[in-house]
Amino acid sequence: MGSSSTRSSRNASGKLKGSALSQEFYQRDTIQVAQELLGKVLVVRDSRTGEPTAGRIVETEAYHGEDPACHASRGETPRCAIMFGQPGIAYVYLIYGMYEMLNFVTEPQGYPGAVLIRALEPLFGEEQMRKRRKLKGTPKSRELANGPGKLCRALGIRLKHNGASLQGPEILVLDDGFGVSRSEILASPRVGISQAVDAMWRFYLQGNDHISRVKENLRAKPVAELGELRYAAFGP
DNA sequence: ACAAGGATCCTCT
DNA sequence: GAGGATCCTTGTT
Repeated sequence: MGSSSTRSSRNASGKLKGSALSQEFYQRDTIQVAQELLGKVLVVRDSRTGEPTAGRIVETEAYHGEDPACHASRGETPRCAIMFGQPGIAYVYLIYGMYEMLNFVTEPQGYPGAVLIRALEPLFGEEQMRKRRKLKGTPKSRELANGPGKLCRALGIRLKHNGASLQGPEILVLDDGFGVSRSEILASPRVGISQAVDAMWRFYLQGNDHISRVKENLRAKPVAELGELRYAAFGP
């Protein structure tokens, strides 16, 4: 119980390795994918230099077509069109005029869904992340990517990444063998939304230092105690 | 063509 | 804990 915070997240060599998640991984129930993405490694290569930065995914949120908080719930628009297409693609949009949000498209083609990536534990390229974040003083590792806007800044994710593959070359999601058991995953309400505010569709690794610090943490429960977190959680 | 608002973050009190 | 930054997307004239 609660061992995830002390377990090493780095490969012994300090290099990035692992196998890319397949399109089939993403082509499933959004809530399932959101949970299983915890512990996976996100690598982004700089558009100009090719230099990689990477981090372990420690916090996600699920958004799907029957969910009023999902951009796609009121039909296809130019912004959210990518969510109706193939799974395994990045959906990137801008919020509050300043912050990019990175999502992974889920579900079979034609049914919209996406997982918002909310926090990362930096694994590679921390110095580059510090430069991009432009924070005062000497930010701690946990401050670099503990929020959805922050992690996009740290990794250099921009609107132009909308529609990019998650199997490279610019964006790559890896399974490096870091195991996450169901008992380590907490579920809570999602952050910053005004619809379906009670649905427990935010997921994070229990005890991890790199998650976002939000009031929703207080309402978190182990996923194992919640049973099926299906779309039925939310009525007509 | 325009107005309103948003799946956020930072700084300062 | 409050307020401002900042601009794209959307729905409406």
